[in-house]
Amino acid sequence: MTTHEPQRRFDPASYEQKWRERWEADHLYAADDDDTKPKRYILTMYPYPSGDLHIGHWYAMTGPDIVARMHRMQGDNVMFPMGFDGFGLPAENAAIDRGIHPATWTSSNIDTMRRQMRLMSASFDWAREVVTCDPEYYRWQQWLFLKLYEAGLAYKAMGAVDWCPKDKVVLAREQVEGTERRCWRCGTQVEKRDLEQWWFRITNYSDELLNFDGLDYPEPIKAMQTNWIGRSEGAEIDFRPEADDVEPIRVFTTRPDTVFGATFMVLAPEHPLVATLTTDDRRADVDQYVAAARRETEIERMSTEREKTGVFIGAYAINPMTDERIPIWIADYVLPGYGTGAIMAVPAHDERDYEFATRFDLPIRYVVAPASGELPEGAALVEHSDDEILIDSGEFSDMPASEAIGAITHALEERGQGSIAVSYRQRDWVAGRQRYWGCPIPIVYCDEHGAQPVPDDQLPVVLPTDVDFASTGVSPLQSHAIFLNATCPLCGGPARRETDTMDTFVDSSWYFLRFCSPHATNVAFDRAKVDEWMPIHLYTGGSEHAVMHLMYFRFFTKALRDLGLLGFDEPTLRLRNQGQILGADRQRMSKSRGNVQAPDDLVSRYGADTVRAFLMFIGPWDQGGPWNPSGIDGIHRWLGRVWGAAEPSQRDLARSASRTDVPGTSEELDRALRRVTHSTIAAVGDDYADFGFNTAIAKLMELTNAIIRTREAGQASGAAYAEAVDTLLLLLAPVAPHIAEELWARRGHEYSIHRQPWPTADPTLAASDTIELPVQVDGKLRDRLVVMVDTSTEEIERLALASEHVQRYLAGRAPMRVIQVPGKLVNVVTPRD
RNA sequence: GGGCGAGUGGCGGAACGGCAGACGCGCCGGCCUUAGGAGCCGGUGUCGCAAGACGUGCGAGUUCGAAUCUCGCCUCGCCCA
Repeated sequence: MTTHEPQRRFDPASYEQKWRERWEADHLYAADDDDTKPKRYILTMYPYPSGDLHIGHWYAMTGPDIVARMHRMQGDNVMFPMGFDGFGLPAENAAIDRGIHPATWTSSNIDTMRRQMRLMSASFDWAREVVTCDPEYYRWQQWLFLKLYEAGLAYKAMGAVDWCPKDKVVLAREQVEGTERRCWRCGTQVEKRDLEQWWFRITNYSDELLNFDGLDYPEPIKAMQTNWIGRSEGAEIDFRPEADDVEPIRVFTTRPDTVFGATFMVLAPEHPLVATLTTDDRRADVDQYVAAARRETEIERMSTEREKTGVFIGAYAINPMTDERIPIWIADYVLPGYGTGAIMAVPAHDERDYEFATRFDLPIRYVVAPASGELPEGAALVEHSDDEILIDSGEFSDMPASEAIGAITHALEERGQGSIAVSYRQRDWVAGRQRYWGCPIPIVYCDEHGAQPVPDDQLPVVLPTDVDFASTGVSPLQSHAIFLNATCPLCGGPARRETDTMDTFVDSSWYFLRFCSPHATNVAFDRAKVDEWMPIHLYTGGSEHAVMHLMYFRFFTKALRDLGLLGFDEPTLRLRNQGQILGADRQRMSKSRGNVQAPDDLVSRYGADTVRAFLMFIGPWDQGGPWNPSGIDGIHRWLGRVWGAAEPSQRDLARSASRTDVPGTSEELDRALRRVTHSTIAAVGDDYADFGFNTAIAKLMELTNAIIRTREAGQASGAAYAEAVDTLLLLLAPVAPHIAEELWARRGHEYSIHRQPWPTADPTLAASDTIELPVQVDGKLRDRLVVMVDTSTEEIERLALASEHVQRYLAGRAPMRVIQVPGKLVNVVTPRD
């Protein structure tokens, strides 16, 4: 013993920091573009720099980190980059509330979060860090915007948009949440406004976005995107007004087969034909109703709870199939932005139309019936059956409804009054935001030449830093004379600069491309490198982005492909969503609720490894759950036992020598340990790859227990023991990188464990030579047999029937049959009484 | 109202249609310790002294066998109206 004897106690604080610094100095996790190993791009959604990294971030990021680390050990060239979603409203609000400049606020938050992330020891390649509010980044975003603009995929137009009165900003439809229609960031109820806005033509891609072939996405995400896009097939039908010289009223319907039942029409009060069609005697009522409807919110109008309202406008249209004149009404339940803003009302087969018809005493005509002929009384028939047929529909009567859809659409087409049509719920993406802290839209307005793109050589349009934040919430860009003052690229005359900035979801729509060549100065991304790395092999993040980021980044990829900038169709082939870690109060963690759990205290008490492993152990990764730190001691104790397995203390060894109760010869004990070792290798690798971190850790615990049991039986010196400990450390390395590295070094192995090859399982060693077979009688467990694996089924049946427990239940009868599942069980079936 | 998902010990959770409750927490008993929010050993679904019986939200069904598959219902969560 010398005074230099190393610390043998399990004390994470004594080595975690040391290894973090060494790994960083060695660039252990750098992805080398020129490395010839198979490239694997693993990405987790970069965070918004809110200023603190909470336990939820650790939870979200540790999962993909484990997978990245395993793939690195398995011989892949892994790129696992990280960056920051630097633009956004909270920075601007901090500026307004506290007088801190958004740039200062953001960069100091990024510093804090970067430090906190390093504590976590996720294997990020920090050399590739991207920060979206850096002009080096948004310069290329402006360039991409202009490419989309030239291609007509970004455009400016009037439109009814959702406006958040608190943030004083427009929102995309996707960013308005719930029935209450609240702003996704601040929760304020939004308003509808007609404004001239920048849009992205995402609806050009609606059909393609519905195609998930070859994509390994969670089913709920596919369902949410599919529902959001809301494709419905049907027909557009033109109804001619009775009045001359008025254009036809076009409606969209998914049920053109019910046109014989259209007994009136309803237009949205905002419909452009309302003014022309209204007769003089009805004008006063109509004007009054239109004005009232305008004051209502969309949610009020769509409510199915309240009684239907509406007014007759005095005009009639002709039903193109029955040639009957049917009255035209306006009602607020028909929305101007949905379909064509007008409907053919078929009260017999639509609940809202039925309600309206009963209220205003309009005719109800059933035109579809089940084959049984039963029609409801006092209700609309909307239930569908496979055998429903048309009734009271002229030449189409008795035709199956499914057939009539096509036939009637065709008949309308021949009259020039209809055609097959597809309608989508999805709207274009509102791209501009009336706020300062975002990427400026690179457009100037010339009195002479209108909107003009800023030429390439003038990019980036840099956000000015010398701005005054008014408490009114109006963007300071609107009063910044130097910024506003621009030159028309066409005529050189004076022009005014666009003051809208881009939605921050634009920033995250291409950041994954930038990671492939993060420092490129002359291109947005290096095509050759993108082709090598993309698509992302594994993307992880929260499912709350289902119809926002996760749809936008697919759209961008497809749009850039069509611009010739990319050679693939989808940003990622595989997506996984982590569950949410809720506060102890089962609410979402947020500063305002005061339920945020910071990992820092836990890390200083237990070390980063324990916190990582604990988070991965609490349950299935995609499930999440309320934060409850009870149980973390169990993980800490386990890592302590791992330590004891590799670095046994004098006390451990003394106890081992005294144990005599563990049975078996030393060969048998060695074989048993190797069996556990090799079956664990196979199981843990599969679990990690499949995001089964909780079960992987459980198996590592079992291996640890097996190792300690073996040592206590006095078998700590053999090759099987050393193999088991080394394997445990290698399998543990992705979850608990520090302790694995420390013990690896103490065992005299080569640095770094994170560069060692992943262990391979030997199936012959993993296999057992005996098995325990449960024996059931009529499906109920009655006995167990221990037999050699190669025992014949005849022998097993003989042994099972010989069992006294089985005999008792057979009660002297002969078994009716005996079912054997090889290697699994025996079931003796008794005769039925 | 529609769509999707989930319901298993005191708790977190395991379980290709085949031994329900792996692994851990907590708890109980013991050992060790000046001490312990440390360590170690044993026990722990429920009822029962036991043999055993009963047990995966409720009710049916399929099957030799169901936590797992099917149908109906209840509760909770998410998304959409």
